[in-house]
Formats: sequence, C-alpha cells, structure tokens
Amino acid sequence: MGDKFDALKLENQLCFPLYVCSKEVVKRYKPFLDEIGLTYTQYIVMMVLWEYREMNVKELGKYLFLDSGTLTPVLKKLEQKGYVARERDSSDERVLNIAVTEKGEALKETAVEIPAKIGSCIPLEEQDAVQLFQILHRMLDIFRGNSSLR
Amino acid sequence: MGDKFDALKLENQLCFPLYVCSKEVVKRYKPFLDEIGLTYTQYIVMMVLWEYREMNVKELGKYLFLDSGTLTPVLKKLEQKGYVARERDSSDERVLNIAVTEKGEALKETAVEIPAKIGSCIPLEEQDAVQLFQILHRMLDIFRGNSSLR
DNA sequence: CTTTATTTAATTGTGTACAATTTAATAAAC
DNA sequence: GTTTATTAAATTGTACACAATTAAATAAAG
Repeated sequence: MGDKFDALKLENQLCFPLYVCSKEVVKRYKPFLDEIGLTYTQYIVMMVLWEYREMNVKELGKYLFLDSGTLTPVLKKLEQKGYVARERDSSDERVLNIAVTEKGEALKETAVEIPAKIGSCIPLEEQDAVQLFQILHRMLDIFRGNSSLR
Repeated sequence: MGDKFDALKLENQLCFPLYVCSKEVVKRYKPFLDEIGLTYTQYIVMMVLWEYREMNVKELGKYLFLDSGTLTPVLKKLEQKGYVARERDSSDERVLNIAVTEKGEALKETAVEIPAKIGSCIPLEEQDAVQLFQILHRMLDIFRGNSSLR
C-alpha cells in the first residue's frame, strides 16, 4: 500500500538508477579502453579533441561538464602519454590550449573501432535505446542552457 | 554528411549524456543533503537501511552496486556520525551487519522531506521523466540479473 | 583431523570529481 | 599609470569508485 516513507525508497527514485546505469555502462567500456590504454575520462577528452583538434581548458570543461580540478591532472597524463600538447595562449597567458599531437591523431584510427564493439554494453532494445538517447540529450541541452533547442 | 569518424563524436554517444546527467543530478542533491549532513553515497546507504533496518556489507553492495572498497569507509563514517551500528555476525564472523541506530531512525523524519524538494532537480517533462524512469529501471533489472521480470 | 578452497571485509593504490582557495594575467575603474 | 576587479588554471582537501591484494573465518575435500 505504501506508508509516509515510500518517497525514501530506492526503487521510487529516478536518480539512483541514473547513477547506477551510468557507472555500470562506463565500467563496461573498461576492457576496450584498456586495449588503447585510456581511462574513460581520458577517452572523452580525446573524443572532443579528435573532433575539434584544439580547445582550451575552460571550453573543454564546459563541453564535458568537468572543472580544472579534474581536467588538469587528466590533461597532464595525456601529455605524458604523448597524445596532446599543452601550450599557453600567446595572446592571453592565462589560457591553456590543448591540441592533439600526431601520436594522438594516430590513436584515433584504433579508437574508431571502439563504439561499435561497445554497442552491446547498453543492454536495451533498440527502441528503448533511442528513447533514452533522446531524453538524455534533451536533459543535457537544458544543463547546457540550450533549452531553446526544445 | 558524416565521415568515418562520426561514431567517435560525443554527440553520437549514449554513454556520455548518461554520465553527465547522472553527475549533474547528483550535484543538485547537494544543497539538500548538506542540510542533513550527508553525502549522496551516505544518503543512498541510509535509504536502504531505513527500508530494511539491517543488512550486511555484501548484501548492501549488491543492492547499491558498490564494493567493500567504497562501502567500508562510508559505513565507518556513518558509524562515526552515530547513524548506524557495525557488528560482526555471531554465527559467521566474516559477515559484518549494519543496523540503523535510533539516531539514524530519527534522521529519517528529516530526510523524508528531501525527495519532494528535489523533484525539480531533474529538468524533464512529466512524460519524459516517466519514460526515463521505466527505461533505467529495465536496465537496472538486467544489471541485477533479473531480466526475467521483463 | 588436517589440508585446501572459498567467502567476506578490509586494505592499498590509482584515478576521478568537485568545492574552495591560490596564483598569475588581463581588464576595468579611477 | 596605479589600484581594483575579473578571469583562467592550478592547487588543496575531501570523498568516492573500483581493481587487486590481503587477512581472517568458514566450508569442503582428502
């Protein structure tokens, strides 16, 4: 029937399955990311840079919803691995530009195989997957402040 | 049009918005959880214990998708705060039972207000929220191995 | 009964995440 | 031109999250 504490039950939350599904899906990426020696966070940073070639830390943070406290060590690690170059902007020394290196560009050729391999990591019917994709992207737009995109 | 690297674009991923939305929603819980002095992880542990009163670490981990490396320090913190009691099982000393204390039970009365306050943390139309809830719970069931529940 | 295998938590090490502060550089105000 | 405010990264501190290992207890096999 339900008592006054039903609202506190885990099964009635939207947040909890969101939190768990996110973690579980990311966890399923690991074997594939291990093959190219990247963590999930490093991977999404590289995805942005593969697409845009160069971006500063602030822009990267806005795009990925991560702050400098998270990005700084991740970018230093990617620099160590030789996939990105970190260089201060010549016209504004506060800005740090991150650019893909040739080695980083080469990694893209291996990485491009990953999304297909990973398809089965999200155990949903095609229909549900599409629905989920749309709803989450609508939410993302709102978080980005682009709610006008409907 | 799209090139051979389209699969690597962030906007084409399902995982990324899942990852971001999870973090952003949890972040929006913070002001409310601060009021009762709990972190999100501590909160979901308490939610299980408020419902079941007592559970051992292994069961708790299965329920929350967390391992002892995460739970041990969280449970010690909750014990410090006086909300739970940690006691070895008398019939099997390997098992650590976690039980809500009276103080923990008292906290429930304050916490019950939280879910309602938080409603607006997920910026979705009612219809989308219901859809999302159903899809994520289907996914959760599969992760739990209960795929037979349809 | 003793050796071996399994199970449960705890521990260790690495990598995020994020709030809050600090530092340096640039811009704005005076 | 100097003071003041703002901005961008880096740093610091706290709290997960998880893989891998360890330690202790129990169960199974011999």
